[in-house]
Formats: sequence, C-alpha cells, structure tokens
Amino acid sequence: MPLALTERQRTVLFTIIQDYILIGEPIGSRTVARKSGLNLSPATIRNVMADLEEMGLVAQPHASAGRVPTDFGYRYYVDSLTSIPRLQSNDLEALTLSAPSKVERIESLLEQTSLLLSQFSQHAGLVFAPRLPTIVFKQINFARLEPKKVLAVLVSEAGMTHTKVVKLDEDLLQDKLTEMGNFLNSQFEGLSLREVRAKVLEQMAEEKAEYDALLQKAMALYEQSFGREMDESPGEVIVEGASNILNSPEIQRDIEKMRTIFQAFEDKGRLVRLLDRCLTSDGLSVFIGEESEIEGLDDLSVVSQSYRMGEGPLGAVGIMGPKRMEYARVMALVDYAAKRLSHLLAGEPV
Amino acid sequence: MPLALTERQRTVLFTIIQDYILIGEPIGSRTVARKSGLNLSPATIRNVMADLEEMGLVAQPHASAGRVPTDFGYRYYVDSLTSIPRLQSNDLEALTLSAPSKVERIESLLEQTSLLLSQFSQHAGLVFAPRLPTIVFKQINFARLEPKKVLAVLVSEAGMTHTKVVKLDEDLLQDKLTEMGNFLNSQFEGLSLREVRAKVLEQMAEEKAEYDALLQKAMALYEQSFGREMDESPGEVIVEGASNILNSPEIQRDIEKMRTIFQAFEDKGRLVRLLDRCLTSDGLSVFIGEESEIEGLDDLSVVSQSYRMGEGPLGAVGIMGPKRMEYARVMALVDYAAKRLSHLLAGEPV
DNA sequence: GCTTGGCACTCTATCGTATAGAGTGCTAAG
DNA sequence: CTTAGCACTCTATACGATAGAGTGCCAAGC
Repeated sequence: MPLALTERQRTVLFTIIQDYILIGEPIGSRTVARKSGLNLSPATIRNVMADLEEMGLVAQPHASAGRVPTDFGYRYYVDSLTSIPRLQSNDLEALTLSAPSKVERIESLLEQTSLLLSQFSQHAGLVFAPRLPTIVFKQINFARLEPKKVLAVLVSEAGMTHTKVVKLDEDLLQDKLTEMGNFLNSQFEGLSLREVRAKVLEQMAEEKAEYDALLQKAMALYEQSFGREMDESPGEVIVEGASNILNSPEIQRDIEKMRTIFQAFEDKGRLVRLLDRCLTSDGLSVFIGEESEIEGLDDLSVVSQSYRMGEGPLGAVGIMGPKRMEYARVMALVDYAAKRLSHLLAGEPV
Repeated sequence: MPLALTERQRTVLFTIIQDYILIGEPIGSRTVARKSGLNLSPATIRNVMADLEEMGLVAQPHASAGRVPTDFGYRYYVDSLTSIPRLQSNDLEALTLSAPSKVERIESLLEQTSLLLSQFSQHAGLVFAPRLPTIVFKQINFARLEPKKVLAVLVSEAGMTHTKVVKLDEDLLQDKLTEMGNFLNSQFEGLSLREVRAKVLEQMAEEKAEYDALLQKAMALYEQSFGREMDESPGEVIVEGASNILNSPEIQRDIEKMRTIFQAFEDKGRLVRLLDRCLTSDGLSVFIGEESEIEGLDDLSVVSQSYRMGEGPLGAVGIMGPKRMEYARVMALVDYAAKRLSHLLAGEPV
C-alpha cells in the first residue's frame, strides 16, 4: 500500500528531512513553520508532526526534542524522487574537468572512479569490479616461464586482465601452448566466463576423442588456470575515502559504531553482497540503513548503480555515507559515474 | 653520545614503559616501587623519575600525574633490545598453522601476509609491494588484441605480472609481436627494470642500424608499455586491519587525530615514502612517532623489515600501531613475516 | 472544524561547586 | 643516600541549579 500523505504532510516531512540533512540536529516545529513556506503556526505544524510520527516517518530522539527522519521517512523521500536527479551545473563542470576520460588500465580507471565519487560526495566511494563469471572472454594466452611452469593471461572484452601461474605435470613447449591458446580463443570468444566454464566441463566430461589430445589438454589447462578460481573468487571492491565517514557527527558520538563500520569496510566479502542486490534491481539502487542487510552498516546509506558493457551489467559503482546524506546530489553523482564508466568501457568517447 | 643511564635508572624507565604499554595510563612512583623489584620507597623512585624526566625520557601529562614515556624514551627502550626478539612459542605455533605456505598469486600472498600481521598484532598490517624499478625482468609477452591494439604482459622473477594495453600506430601481426617478445627476452632476462630501461633508452638514442627496424620497434614498444610507467608508478601498499587503530584508547579520545590517521592510511603515496627509508636501513626498522616523518602519523609507531629475493631488497612488511605497542613481540612478528616471505618468493619450502 | 496563542511540562546541555583520589615535590630526619 | 611525612596540585566525578528548546494539550478565535 503506497502510503498516502496529504500535500501538507508531504511538505512538512520534506522540510524536516531537508533541514535535518543540512543541519544534523532534530528539527522543531518552529523551524518547520518558518522554512516550509506553509504560513502556518508552530502549533499547527506540531499536529502534523504528531501524525507523521504515528505513521513512523519521523521520530523524536527524546521526549522534548525536535523530529528526526526515520529510515522509513528517508525511504518515502527517496521514492518521491521519481526521476533520477540531474547534476547541478557546477558539479557537472567540475566533474568533466577531473574525471578520467581515457582508459589506460581498467584497474586504475575503477580506482579513479571510486576516488572521484568519494571526493565529490565527501562520503566513501565504492566500485565493485566485474565479477569473474560475468566477464566476457576475449583472449587467452599461455607463455612458458620455465619447464612445466606456464603463465596464463586472460583478457576480457572490457580490457581487464587476469593472470595466473600454473604448474604442469608435463613440459609443453611454447609452440604447443600458442596452439592451445589459439584453439581456446576460437572456441570461446564472446562468451561469458560462466558459459566458457560450462562448455569446458561439458566437453571434458564427454571425452569423445572428437578433439585430439592437445585440444583436450587445452581445455584442462583452462580449467586449471581460471575455471576453478571462478567458484572461489569473492569479487573485488575498491573503497576510497572511508575516512570521510568520520566527518559525520552522529557517528563521531559513538566510537563503537565507528569501529564496526570500519571493520565492515575491511571485510570486502561482506561488501560484495551489496553488488548482487544492486545488479538484480536494474536502475539506481538506494539502500537506507538496515536495508543494505550488511551487518555493521545499519547507520549508513548506500546509493549504487550498475555499469554495463554490451548486454549485461558488469559491476557497480556507489557512494556510502551517513543516512543523513544529500540523496538527490549523491544519486546524480552515482548515475553520472556509472554512465560514464559504461561509455568508457564501450570505447565511446565521453 | 649514547645516553648513559645507571642501572637503577634503566630499571625504573623500563618498568614505566612496560607497565604503561600494559595499562595505558600514567605510571606513578608507587606502582614503580612495587613492580620494579628494586625494593626502594616511592620517594626514592620519585627522585629517579625526576632525573629521567630531565633527560627527556619520560613526561607528565599534567602536573600531578604519573609518568608516561616520551618518544625518546621509547627509542632508548627499543635500542636496548640489541638482538631481534624471538617469537613466543605459542605465537610461533599459531603462525605456522595459519600462515600461507605456498605461492598461488603473489598479489594475494602479499595481501594474506598483511592480514596475518594485522591479526596477530591487533594493529594495522602493512605490505609494500615490490617497486617497479627494482623488479627483476623475467619475461615479456605481447598479444594482439585487435588491429593496432596490443596487450603487453611483463612477468618478474618473483612471479608478479604487470599488464598494459598499448595502442599502436601501425598494425603488427602476432608473429611479429612474438618475435619482438623473444628478442626482448633474450636481451633483458635477469636485469632489473631500472637496468632494462637504461639499456632501452641508450639503444634508442644510438639509433645505429645495428638492429633491424623490427627490433628497434620492440624497444620502442617496451618503452611505451612499461618504461614510462616506471617513473610515474607510486608503488603499492597493502594495508589491512586499519580499524584496529580504533582500539587504542589514547587515539579514541581525539577524533581529530583519528581522522588524520585514517586519511594518512588512504594516501598510499605518503605511506610509500616509509618504504624507502626501510629499504636503505638494512635491518629491522622501528619508527617511533614523528620519526616516520609522515604527516599525520606522529601518534603511531611503525616496525618494518624488508623482504628480499636474491641480491637486493624488493619491498617491505610492517606493523603500524600506537606508540604504546609491545615492541618486542611486534618486532618478532615482522621479522618472522619478512623472512618467511623472502623464503616463499625464493621458492624455498617453509 | 481547522488554526492558533498560551501554558505547563519534560528533557538536555551546560556551568559552577564540592569532593575524593592520585601523584608530586620538598623537607627534615634516619 | 634513603625515606616518611606533609602540603600542594591537578583530574575526574558527582551533584544541583539553570537556561533553553520543544512538546502536548486546551481553550479561544476565525
């Protein structure tokens, strides 16, 4: 049931939220009366506020304090921003100046993006790197390092590389390795690593001598280098500007909370779970407080958006900060960063 | 002039330091009298303490408080530990169980080492990855991704890989690229990247048609992929367990300090400067407070040790924590980790 | 019936004061 | 040289008083 508020209630709620985001302290009826533009007395506002409180949209930290938005209140507020906010022109200008505009190394592009998000938002920047199974296979190369020791290099469509040193039972000369690489390239180009793996396992199972021995070995070599890793790889998160969290007064007050939050930042495995939730919901995702369902991040909000290349989403970018954040601006920033990243990855000029 | 203390002064100083490290609060004459084993009255101890204070080894936070070690005091204490402390047997046992014992990917080995240091010390773990110029060249490969787009993969003796996608002016076929790779391999194997670069620049300058055009191009391609980057690359630091810093009560008290510290952690460039200082001093380095000369880390101490492979040092591992840390144990941990890393990199069993 | 001024009430934050406790420096005696 | 004793200093804590902000409710007004 989409909560129905009167025009007046909406106005009061939004005034409270916006002012609280700005000031960081509970907002009283007096202030709302002045800033809402409603030309009502504080007493009337108080009645409205009592209604809002009953609906669970705002709360009082203690009996005789002003009102503070609840998670539910923020949620209503964010849901009301029907379209994704546009960037302010001064932001846009500054961004076009400082954002990276060409792809040297994907890894550093992702890092720069995270840093950029953090600097512009004054919160923590997040970038989830593409997860192994969703990566699109472009090319694989094997190079013989020493007898029985081979370097495997996998290049994805997006231009990321994954390397692994593999020990073999028998010594294969470079010619053979090259041939194996060429074979795999012809078989797998354009498939996602998940699909590649399925194909490998299938054909290794069949064992029909449809392919000659060398090509069977190629499959096995692939499986040994990247196949197995795919199941284990936790995925990578790039967090920048975590220290910005310390700017938030409501967090400063509680050292225990701070510790929990920083521990959560360090536990990349936990963070990565956010990625899944973001990839499934197609648009811009906003997780407020406990909505992230990540232990230790109940006092923060996360705004994230997936970036894509070709068909499917690859990973996501996001901003994590106190619930008391400028949602509109943060959403605009995240959206911009995701779009820009998608363009850059596709090789389009920005 | 190596500060000369009487036996009694040393005992009092060490009692203060050890107790302060344990307790975290200023130590009074009463406590020292009890714990020093000196069988002296508090009044006598007070006289000694006054001497120590005059020498700058201890200080009082305020007029009527106990004594706290100064940076200089810690320095004296650490310098007195002539030999590198050995690990306690229970630590050693736990370490051999949980430390990684084989090298899958170097990058993750370094990460695990940092994590291990952090977990055992309950401080922040540091690992400085090998710096580009000191890396020993093992092999380079070029793979043609698309027309005029080549992937360069450089493998170091230690097994780390560096990849870069390079755009070319002309289209080179895979055969040519392989040939170029083979040529570079034959020329550079066993040299450090610094030496490689010198050689490249020298030969490109000479321009004598001693080599044919293709080989000249190979040199140019190398320069384009990794040569230039060498000057820019800031070096990499892997910090784990930064949140442990929050455990320290003297830091908890000052939020401003906390912010500065976390900002310093994020600024890898600043941290990397520590590496240089550690590499030059050959043994175990201990930086106390401002000695690190890193802005923002004046309230912390760093213990670090370089790890090596073959002739020269590659990088360093370390632990960073409050000045009030168990130096002996931390030093033992760092030393152990560095040794173990060196062994693993050399391919020796541990 | 909605709005509003008025008023009593509540809770917090802040300040000053008093107090207990820890530790010192100094002095004089052993 | 050591030590007991004592006066002094500084901190941390608790306590009470007070000012300020904000509420809820009631009764009067539009």
